[in-house]
Amino acid sequence: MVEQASALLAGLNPAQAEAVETTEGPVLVVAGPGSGKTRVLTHRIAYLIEERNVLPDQILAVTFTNKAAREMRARVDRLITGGAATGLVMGTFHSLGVRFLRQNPGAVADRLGLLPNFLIYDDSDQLALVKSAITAAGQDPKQLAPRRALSRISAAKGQLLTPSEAQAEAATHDDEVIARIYGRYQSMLRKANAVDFDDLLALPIRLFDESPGVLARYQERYRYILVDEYQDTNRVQYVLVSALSQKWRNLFVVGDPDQSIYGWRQADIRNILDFERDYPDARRIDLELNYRSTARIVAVADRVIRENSQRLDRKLRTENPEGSPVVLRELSDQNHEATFVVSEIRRLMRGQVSSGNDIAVMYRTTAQSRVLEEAFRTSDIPYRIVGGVRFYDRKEVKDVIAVLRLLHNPADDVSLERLIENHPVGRGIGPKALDAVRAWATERGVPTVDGFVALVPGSAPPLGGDSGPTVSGSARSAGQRLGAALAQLRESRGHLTLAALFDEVVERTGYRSAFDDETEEALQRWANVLELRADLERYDIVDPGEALATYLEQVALVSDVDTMADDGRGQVTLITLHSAKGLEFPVVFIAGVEEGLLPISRAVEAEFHDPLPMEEERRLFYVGITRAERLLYLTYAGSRQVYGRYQPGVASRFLASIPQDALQTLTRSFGGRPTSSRLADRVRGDGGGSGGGWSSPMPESAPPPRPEPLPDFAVGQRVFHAKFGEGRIAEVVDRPDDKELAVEFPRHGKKRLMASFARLDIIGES
DNA sequence: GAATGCATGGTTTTT
DNA sequence: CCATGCATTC
Repeated sequence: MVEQASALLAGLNPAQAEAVETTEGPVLVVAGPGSGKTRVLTHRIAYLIEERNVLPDQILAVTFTNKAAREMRARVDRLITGGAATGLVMGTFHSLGVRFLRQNPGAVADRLGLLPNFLIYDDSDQLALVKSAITAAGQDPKQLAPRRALSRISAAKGQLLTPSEAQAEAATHDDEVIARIYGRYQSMLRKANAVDFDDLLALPIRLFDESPGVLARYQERYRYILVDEYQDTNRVQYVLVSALSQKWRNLFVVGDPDQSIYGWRQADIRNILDFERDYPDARRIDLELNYRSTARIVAVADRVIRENSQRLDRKLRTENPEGSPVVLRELSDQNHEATFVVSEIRRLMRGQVSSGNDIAVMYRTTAQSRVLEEAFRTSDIPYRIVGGVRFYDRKEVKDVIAVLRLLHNPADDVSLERLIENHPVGRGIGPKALDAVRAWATERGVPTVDGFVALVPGSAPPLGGDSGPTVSGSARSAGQRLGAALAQLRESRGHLTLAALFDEVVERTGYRSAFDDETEEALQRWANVLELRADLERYDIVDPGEALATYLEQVALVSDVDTMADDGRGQVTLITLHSAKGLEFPVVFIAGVEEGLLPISRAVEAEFHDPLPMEEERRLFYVGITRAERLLYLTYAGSRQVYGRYQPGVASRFLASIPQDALQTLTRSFGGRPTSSRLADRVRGDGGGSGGGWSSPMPESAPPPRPEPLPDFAVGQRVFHAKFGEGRIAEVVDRPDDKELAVEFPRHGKKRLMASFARLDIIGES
């Protein structure tokens, strides 16, 4: 009897279908860029549910960003009959870690000493804490950079070392000092009832060790586990996944060693390279056929990555048309580079590229975004920046959130200090007064805030009968003012919506009045604060008892890519190469392809004793190249401002791997004397896209390449579009090399789309 | 204890 | 260049 092929396998190539159908046992999918791995993941989940009768809540899928999780869930929902896959657990490792901790409040309190209202400390909180830890350990924060200490601590946590284990393993005096600071840091963190990002991964493992019953429950439940971007997992994530999948062993990991770019975050490429050794019965499936990019782009990417020694030998393939050459352009400095990018984008948008959504500008360091943004701001092209300063990282926003955090978790001393330093209500309270109150509170085992509350006349002392901390004169009245404000806010917390609580906070802490002078700048900053209020309003629908907790968790875990909102105006995306992983755009610019930038100077310096950072830089370049579907531009500047000084720029060594015949080189100096014409260029000013005597970078006659073999679209089919959602094909018109479709979308009306560009998924007939 | 002015040094990438 | 941190002064 021939088994009826599932509709979920239709349109998949044999390797993709195999990855979907091999549901039992460990599977490693080595997926090259653009090889349809998201498709495989979503179809596999849908296949498990539809064809193997697996309940959605028996499936666990781990993604790299929350955005990827959201999109994947939406796609799975579309693929399965009868609506949403409720109960399907999908998220990042970190959000999963929180979930495990939240779901077991009893064991977490007993075994890990964390109360249910624990907070997640972000980067700057951690930095503040580690700084105190350095001082507390008798070191000087100026001698030992807190940043460095933090990254060493993070590395230790990433190997699941406790402070005492780190102490035992210390080989040098330096290691020993760090281990001591780590110990201080960790106990301060626990005292603040807070966790850091590393804890979100390490604490669940400790929880599982201490309470095997808890682990057994999860092992029993998650029969099928899928992990995306497996090449970027670290040791702790590996242990977590191994533990969870032990019972059923249906572990499905997808990754590409050539796209491993988080080595600095302890990502361990061996997790993927050694998978077959860890699971000898594993099936390995290679997805090598690229559907995303033109043959030229694929060839360039392949040549660039082949130079690395730390990789599996494989060759990228595509059946796509050749496409246009990759454009390489030298500009005289970073300003001209930015102007070139903007004017070239304007030119493209007058012609074949209809929307800024189809274009991304990528760069190595966030600092580069400033000049680029400036050029976009003075143009009429809409843009958005992913990365840089997050909304929640703005000072004004953090100041207000600090108060909310303190109300949620009174033990949060980092937020208390922030409140005292930045809000008017904290004026008059200096280090001496704070120390006195903290000592008083510590003695009684209560949070420091309670010490301030205890200063208020008439407040019931929490313990014993004393009259609160001994603080003198002016500091005493200031402390009383703070204590009274906090006591009142605590009262309000329970029965107000978050937006109303916000109003109360900015009023009682005097924060609002700090913006009373009506300078342009004060108004702008106050506008940012109000933006936070609008954000809080969205939580008015959440149960008031839960709203604050939910909000604070969301603030801690959202990344920039997650909030990469599309405002419908067709914005060009400005993004770091790291954040761009997993994304794709018809047109990609990579700016600053220079020595010292890409590869970054640190990798150049390390090269002599450690070649790995340089190989990671190359992979980063590879990731950038492979984001492009149709057009790729590479630019570098002959001179670039660094710390306010101009420094000569030299074309990146990575460019030497690109075959000349794949390139359209629009530069005089590349290959010869790289920077000789620098000064002359600057004086002449070759900012404009068509100025300066350069030939047109892209012939208008270039045929639009087809990124993917077109499915057989037919009138009546139900299709899914990333932006417009579900729709029905009303008309199909044959075009050379393409099809023009008229699709009826319930919410957006009828749209005419080119099949090659719209990337529609067929989700059913009629 | 707070405001002002000067020095210093920092940029890799992020959940 | 800029942000942060420290010393000086009030």
